[in-house]
Amino acid sequence: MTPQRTPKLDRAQVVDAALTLLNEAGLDGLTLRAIAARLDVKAPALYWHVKDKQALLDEMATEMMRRMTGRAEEARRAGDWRENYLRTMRTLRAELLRYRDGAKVYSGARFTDTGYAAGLDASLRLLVDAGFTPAAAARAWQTAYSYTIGYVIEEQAMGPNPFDGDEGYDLDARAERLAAHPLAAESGRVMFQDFDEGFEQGLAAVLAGVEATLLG
Amino acid sequence: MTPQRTPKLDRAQVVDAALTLLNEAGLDGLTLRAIAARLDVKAPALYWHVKDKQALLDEMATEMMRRMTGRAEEARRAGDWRENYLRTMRTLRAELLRYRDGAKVYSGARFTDTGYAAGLDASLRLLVDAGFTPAAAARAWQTAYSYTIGYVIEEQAMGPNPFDGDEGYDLDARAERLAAHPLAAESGRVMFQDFDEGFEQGLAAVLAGVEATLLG
DNA sequence: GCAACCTCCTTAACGTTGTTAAGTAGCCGT
DNA sequence: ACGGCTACTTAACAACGTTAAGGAGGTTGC
Repeated sequence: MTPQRTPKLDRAQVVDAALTLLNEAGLDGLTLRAIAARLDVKAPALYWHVKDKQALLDEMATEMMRRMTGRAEEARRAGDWRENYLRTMRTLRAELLRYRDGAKVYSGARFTDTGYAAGLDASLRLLVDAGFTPAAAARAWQTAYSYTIGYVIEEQAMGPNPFDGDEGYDLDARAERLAAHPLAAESGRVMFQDFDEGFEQGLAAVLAGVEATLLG
Repeated sequence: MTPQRTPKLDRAQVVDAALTLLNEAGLDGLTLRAIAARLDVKAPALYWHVKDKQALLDEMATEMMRRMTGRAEEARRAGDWRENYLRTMRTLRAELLRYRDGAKVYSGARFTDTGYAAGLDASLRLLVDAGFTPAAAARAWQTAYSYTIGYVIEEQAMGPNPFDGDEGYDLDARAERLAAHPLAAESGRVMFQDFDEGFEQGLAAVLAGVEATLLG
């Protein structure tokens, strides 16, 4: 089938197929054999294009990063460092949410190229121009970055899964189990229900705190 | 060897052996056969005490949480919500750092009991007593929690590994690669070098921001 | 124009993993 | 003494990542 005329496979196609499969099958279903099948190829063929599975995961994370910085570029026209800071983190979250287990794949990997550097540099420059020292700018960026990664990891672990039908954690059952601790019980509904709003409130807090404690 | 007289294995011993092995072999080396060997038992025996590997991982995360809330209890005598907030997150980080890949194991799991609820409830009560609404208290807690999880995941992925000899990311090499983007290059030294100080600065920012934006 | 060569894939296989099925030694109540 | 529960063993399975060996097809050297 599809007796292709010398059009060969390349690394980008492998990574793309892997990202597509990630959404359909999740991290558990992301096997080399399944990726290969999607490309009409047998599993060992992938080793011609990729050193091993970890390298493929690194490549997937790098591709996610590239798509993210592409979108962030547009957002940077905002000029104001606050707008840029918020938008960059929103874009990061949105990109991680585009893939099932996206935050897990992303956070476990090391980038294979330096495509992120230009965007990072531009973001940091906005902070420095606003009065942050270079070190404080790095801390400010790292703080929101850590918050966003942690938030999305929790969100993807506990929230409803948009890719299959998983409705997520049963909040009523949780509230019942914790009946003896009313504040803890109620907190579940706040934390696990409206993830968009939760992210925004936390991000706003991080921004305000960074401004108050790290800006000269 | 060790022909033990009816002293049987129980779930707690399995979890304990798994946590010990996690530090020696990492998440990759955490196999059921290796855990079983450490208990002088064959792998299928573990299935008598634990449903499957995911349940074991959940149990490990729950045990980490229990040890954490044990230590946090003492810290809560501080009375002041700010002190408690900071101490709880420091304790969370310290506990995650006690295990190799601790943050990954922890963040991927769902707790198997509600032992955390009392401590969570007490922490939230301090916030509510200080003027937070219950919902704002939950958000304040969630924000620092997400930050801490995200920070430690990054820290354990990139930092020097205290369990084996891994010196971590080569910062000079990174700086060289990013020479065209000086702020980005310099930021690596800030973000990946003194993790204790980085955590404290970010946490201080989160606290300040939460106070400014979420407290009535 | 034929042989050597490189590229990119296949078939076959290995060791390891999580997991299940089936059997078995010791204890317990009757 | 005996059936039954508890807690394990041995054996085996399918699936995984990965390696080794080989082969089809185009390109190059002479």
